[in-house]
Amino acid sequence: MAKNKRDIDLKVKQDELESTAARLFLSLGYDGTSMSRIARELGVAPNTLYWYYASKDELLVAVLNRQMSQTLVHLPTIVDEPLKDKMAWALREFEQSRELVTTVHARLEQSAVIREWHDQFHRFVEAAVIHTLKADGVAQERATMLATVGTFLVEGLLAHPHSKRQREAILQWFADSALPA
Amino acid sequence: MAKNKRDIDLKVKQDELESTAARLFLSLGYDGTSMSRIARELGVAPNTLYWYYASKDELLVAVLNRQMSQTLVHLPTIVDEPLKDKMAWALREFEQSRELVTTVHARLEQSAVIREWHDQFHRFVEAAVIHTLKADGVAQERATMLATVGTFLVEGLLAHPHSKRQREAILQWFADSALPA
DNA sequence: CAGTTGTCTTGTATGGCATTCAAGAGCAAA
DNA sequence: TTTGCTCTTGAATGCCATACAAGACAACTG
Repeated sequence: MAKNKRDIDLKVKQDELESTAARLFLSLGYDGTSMSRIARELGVAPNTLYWYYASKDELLVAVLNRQMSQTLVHLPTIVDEPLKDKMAWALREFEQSRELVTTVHARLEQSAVIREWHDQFHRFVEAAVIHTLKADGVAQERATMLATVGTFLVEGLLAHPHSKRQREAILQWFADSALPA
Repeated sequence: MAKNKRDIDLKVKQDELESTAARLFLSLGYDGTSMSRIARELGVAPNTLYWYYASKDELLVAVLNRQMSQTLVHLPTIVDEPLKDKMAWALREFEQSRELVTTVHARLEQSAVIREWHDQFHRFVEAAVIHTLKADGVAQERATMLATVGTFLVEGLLAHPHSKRQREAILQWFADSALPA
């Protein structure tokens, strides 16, 4: 009982912490957000954060998982849509986390925690895309390649500013080339 | 004369500086390489570097231009090769600067100097690719879109580890889809 | 109730970082 | 010899992520 109460408090506190961290990471960037800044925003001492997370990178992973699970909630909305719409949806979903996408890539070499998260994330996404493509009659091997390409296109569009028309043209072309009528 | 002599010395010193910085950036990463470390390697005081470059980002830009001009030397080798081979060549050229590609993207938001370099770089590359595609009979608008896609694919391949087969498959598919027989 | 234990918070410190500033060294021009 | 320019430095500033040991407080135990 009491143990349970504590666990609830822990979750609540973590949630508060992660939502503040998420807000700052998204607005100021990962490098632009110091642990002290997050702590100040929460009204606690900077080192308090280290009781909850072993490092800033681990806090980032927590934030990433948070964003992810939020996105997964919206996932059922588009499972039945065509490929192009699915990609457009992914872009809209990740657009607010744009900053974090490049941050993750930049920290891959330096942080094992981030690397693990990144690899797992890609495995998940690619599996999902491959599944979709195979349902559309694409052969396994080709589907694997196309999933990678689709991922690169989404990442590229997230990393570089572009117009609606550009996005539209790229997604349309990819969908057409991937699934010839 | 004397002025000239001095200018020569300046260039020599800058070259020494940038080649050391390049070596360290490429082996330890941008974040993993401190200004002090570069200075130590050169046997000078850390703040000496600031007489030559206003900031670490400006030093990075100098290094990037260095790598670029080195690559441009090899460019004539492949101007007459087909699209797929050109992309494979670009991948080989930039592979050693892999680290720096993500670094540039990560620092885009924080550094105006980097942003300028990045934008200029993309304009240059896309213009070159568009030119090639148009020579193959692709219409302007379509060529523009394909150039962006090609860039995203190269960046994606640089950022993510992959097998020779994967690379081969992606490049082949892209070339086929871009230039239907 | 008193005492122990575990959870959470903090003060304080460390070593690193990019960068700044004012003072100097060395050499060229006047 | 003096002036001025280019280059180098010592010393400092204000950040940063993080470590450690001591404390506050509540929950559990006897």
